[in-house]
Order: sequence, then structure tokens, then C-alpha cells
Amino acid sequence: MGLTEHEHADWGARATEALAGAGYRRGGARAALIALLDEQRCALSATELEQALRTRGGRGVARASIYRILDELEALRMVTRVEVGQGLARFEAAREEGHHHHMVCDACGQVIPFEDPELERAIRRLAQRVTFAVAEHDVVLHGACADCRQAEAARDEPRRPRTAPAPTAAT
Amino acid sequence: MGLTEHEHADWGARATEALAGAGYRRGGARAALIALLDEQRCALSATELEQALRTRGGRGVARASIYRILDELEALRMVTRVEVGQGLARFEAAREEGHHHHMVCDACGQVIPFEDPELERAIRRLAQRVTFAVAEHDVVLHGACADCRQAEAARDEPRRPRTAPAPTAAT
DNA sequence: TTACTTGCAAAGTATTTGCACCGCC
DNA sequence: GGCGGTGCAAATACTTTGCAAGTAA
Repeated sequence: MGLTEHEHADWGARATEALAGAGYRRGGARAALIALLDEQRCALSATELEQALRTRGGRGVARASIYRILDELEALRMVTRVEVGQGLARFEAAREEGHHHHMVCDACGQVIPFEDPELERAIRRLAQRVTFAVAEHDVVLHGACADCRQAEAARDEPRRPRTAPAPTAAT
Repeated sequence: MGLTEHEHADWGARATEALAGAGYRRGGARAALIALLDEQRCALSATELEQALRTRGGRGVARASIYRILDELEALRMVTRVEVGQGLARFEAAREEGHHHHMVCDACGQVIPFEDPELERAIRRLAQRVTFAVAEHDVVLHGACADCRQAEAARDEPRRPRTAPAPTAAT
């Protein structure tokens, strides 16, 4: 659901290659982190990456190393840093094929990816019009996910007796 | 250049009113912070706000108070929190009339505001299409500002003798 | 006078840095 | 075997929280 086996292998290989090309040696921590990032379908925070690495049996990687490696990969443009306003940074593999943005539920904190060609087009056009040299772009939508939206509705409704159809003021 | 006197007074008044309406008393720190935010034309970080308040004679406001007041104003939707990926949060008055987004120069850190109707339209259309309830949205463009772009070019060029027009390899 | 507001200082959390040891080449 | 890679722990930076004193209503 989302990425194919091929795309997975592809990014991991390209990332490894990019590191080698930049003169980095190949270390266990790097390999483990790249493998993990390759499996993800959306951005994870440094802490989540650390826990995932510790859990998944393979090998634990120190937080400092995670940050260092993410920096290297970001500099090589193989990883994208995503800030969604929760006071922490999230990271994800920079795949050409799966370019997307994020919706953040301010109630439960969930981060949901989405794609939108029209949005991309608008940004591309904008980039051509300004003197600023646009290299990357991020779009973050804040609000309530379907679940939390329902929860909110359920929390607001109760005060209305189920008999009266609630004269919803269309403010 | 940007906002008119009227719009300034307008936001400050609305913010003050919003606080009062939410049951908050009127305190000196709140008034000072609102006045400062009202003068700004783009987002400032908590630290910048603190320094500005200390400098501009009027009255200093403790950092903790700044964060607290910004939280209140954000909850009332009178202030927008902007995260541009520099490890700190920026805040600005939420004006209906001056809705804009930000370009961040990754070289010098400068944050530049811009507006784009087409982009807004794309986001509005997108919001209608998804189950997620979109309340706010942020667009951040990363890259190099005009100045830094030139600086980069100047730094890369020197190896080319000024006589030869540099046969820019189109990779 | 009562309760909210503010400042100061301490606590937290995310990220970075220094340094010694380990492993790739 | 040397040079980078990695882990651990300490240091930073930003933000939040606790509490006592100030102040609006």
C-alpha cells in the first residue's frame, strides 16, 4: 500500500551511492538508518527513528549518530526535513516519484501525507516568477483528521436534546 | 509599504477584544506584546520579540510571559505560529487582509513573506476534496534569496577567467 | 479583596558537540 | 594501521512549568 518493492530498493541504493560518492565510508549505523527510512511511507522524528531501530532487532543506533547521518543525507538531498509545528523535526526519504506534503491533526498529532498536482503546479509557476531561487518547498495543512473531527462533533452535540433538530446558527 | 495605519489599529483592537471576550484581564505585558506584533510585517521568533520589547523603551516582558501570551493569542486565532525549519518558532499577527506565506533563505536565514492567489486557490480546492478538516495552512519555500544567490554565483565563478564566457555545462 | 497576570528560576525536551573507542578500507 | 564512523555523555537552545509577588476588577 503505497510504495513498491522496487522503489524501496531504489532509494536505499541511491542513498548509499550518494554517501559513497561524497566520500563517506560505509558504516553499520548508516546502513541501518537508510534501510529503516526506506521502509517508511511518511516522515518520522529522530526519536521515532531511534526507537524503531532499537526495536526492530537489527541494531540500535545512538541518537547523535542518527542526527549526524540525517544531516549528511539531507545535505546530499536524499532526505527531506519536515517541520510540522510540533516542536520537533521529522525526516523522510526524498523520493522523486513520491513527492507529497503533510496534513497534521492538531488534536491527535497524526501526520498524514497527501499529493496534489494542482498545488505543485502553482508552486512551480510561483517559483519562476520570483527572484528567490526556490530549491525545496513544504506545504503543511493543520486541522482535524476525520476521526478527531467526529470526536469533536460528538463532544459538541450532547447539549442538544435528541428530539430537537438543533437550530444550527449559520454564523 | 505593506500595511496601513488602519489595518494596524484594527488587528491590535481585535486581539485585545478577543482576549477580553475570552475572559482574560488586561495586563501590561499583553498590551505591549500586541502593540509590537501589530507593527511587524512578518513573523518574529520569541527571542526577537523579547529583545524588541526590551529595546523599544516601553517595557520589557519576560520570556515566559511572551510564550504564554502567544499561546493565548494563538488559541484565539489572533496569532499564527510559523515554523520554517530553523529549530525555532516564529509568530505573527493573523490578519485577514494580509494572508501570506514565507520564503526562507537557507544561506542567510532571512525570512521573506509573499502572497500568491493561485496557490491559495489550489489549497482551497484541495481542502474541499479531503476528509481532513483544514483549519490553517502553511507554505514554506526554501532556497537562496537574491543576495545569497549572487554570492554563490560569485563564489563559483572565479575559476573562470573573465575573458571566457564560461561554457556552462548543461549536465 | 480575590483571582488573574507577570517575572524569575528551575525543569523539560530536542538537538549538537567533544572525545574515546571501534571498524571499514 | 590509519582515518573516518559511532556511542556515550555533556553542553546548548528553545520552550514550558512552578511559584511568589504584583495588579486589574
